Amino acid sequence: MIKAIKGTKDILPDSIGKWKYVENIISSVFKYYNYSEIRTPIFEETLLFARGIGEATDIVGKEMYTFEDRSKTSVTLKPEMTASVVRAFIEHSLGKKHSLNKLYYISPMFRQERPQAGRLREFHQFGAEALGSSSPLLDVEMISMAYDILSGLGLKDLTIKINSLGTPESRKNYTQKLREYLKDKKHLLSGESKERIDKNILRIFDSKIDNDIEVMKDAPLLLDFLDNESKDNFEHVKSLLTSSNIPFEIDASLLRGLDYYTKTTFEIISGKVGSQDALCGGGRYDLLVEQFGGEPTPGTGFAAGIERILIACEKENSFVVPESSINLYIVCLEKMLISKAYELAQSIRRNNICVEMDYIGRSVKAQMREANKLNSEFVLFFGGEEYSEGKVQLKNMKNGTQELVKIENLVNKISGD
RNA sequence: GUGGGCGUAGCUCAGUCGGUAGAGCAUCAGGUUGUGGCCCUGAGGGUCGUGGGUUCAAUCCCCAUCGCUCACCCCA
Repeated sequence: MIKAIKGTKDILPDSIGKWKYVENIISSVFKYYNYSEIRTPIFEETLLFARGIGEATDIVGKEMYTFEDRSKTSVTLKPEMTASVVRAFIEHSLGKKHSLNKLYYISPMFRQERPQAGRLREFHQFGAEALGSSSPLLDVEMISMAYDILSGLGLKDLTIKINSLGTPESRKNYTQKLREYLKDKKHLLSGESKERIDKNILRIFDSKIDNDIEVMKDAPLLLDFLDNESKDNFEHVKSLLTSSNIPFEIDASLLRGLDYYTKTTFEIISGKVGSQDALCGGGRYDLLVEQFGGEPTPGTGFAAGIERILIACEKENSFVVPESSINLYIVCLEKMLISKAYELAQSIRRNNICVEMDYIGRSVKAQMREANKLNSEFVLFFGGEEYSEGKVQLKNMKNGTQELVKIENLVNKISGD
């Protein structure tokens, strides 16, 4: 039997309701903030992600779905969206059309990692990018939109963490200081942390090993080494969040794993979804556009994982999808009449009325049970003497009442007189 | 890439201290002639993940393999 590829999931009719529910909230929140939707291809030239996300990152180093197409071009299924949006922004000169571009997306993404709870190889993200302003208003807007969507879905167990990574120069400055600090303490660190000194020194702050935590307790902090611009941005973001009543925590160990981030970054985690607890992450990327050869354009954005959010919603029982229903079920009383019943169904459907009937010759009882299961508003009994007189019995399933209706009056009756 | 758990009907699971299997839900048919939701009756549906080994005999023991799952890493 051929099965879906590891780490991919079918979204079956049972669960499509909650996906639509979530997607509706997402796009309505973006609409209130006046973000426009953008869709980009599912795959791009590999170079785009390699350069944008960073050669040394895990995503580029070991997680991308990369292959050569028939013309020997290396292409990659998108592992995230920011690089693609920036590419489209430059390619279509969006910066010339509007000085500020506020964009959002909902799209599948692909990363070849080992699947686990809240982590798939094909997963769905929504997110936003604002290109053309370095204003902290937009950093706050990102956090605010993400928070509005998550709370709009009824989630309560959320923590917003913010940090600032500064500019590349201030970060470089800082890591130098950190390296000096660790020079004579190296022997106290765990093996893993030792390796990180060269690989990704900031990650040592993430260690859960007691000795490492002890060593890092007195280490210099990046936040104390920020350049003035980054510091201003961060301070402004904090005060705007406070005045917008958005609760947040400062987390100096919050590091985003993509190279393009500068200044303020943030993450929203859920206490309900297991070890992959980041529902959403984002931050500012003021240098990415020019890095790709565009006019220098500051940007900020975020992305959130829909599957993780759905896990959180289920754990918190945070919303109930309204039951689906139909307007009319046609119960066919005589098998001979099934084609006539179908013609009637068709003509009623063309009046924007949702009609279902039995296609497989089930008993009347079974048809009634089906009508009930579908939450049909009305049931029409098709056949018998009434039919030969051009009438049918129409039953209201809510209150059980039934009346004889002329076939030509059905549409009016059903659409509520 | 590394480690743990699991793999029995469509779904959720039970079970056999080794003698080829069951429940609930779902599906279908019925509970008097053309009528639902509750309830009742019945039916269909499984080579017990796959391959090999031990044994008179394995779904249950052993080995391998595949798949799923959780965790590390990292990320949404």
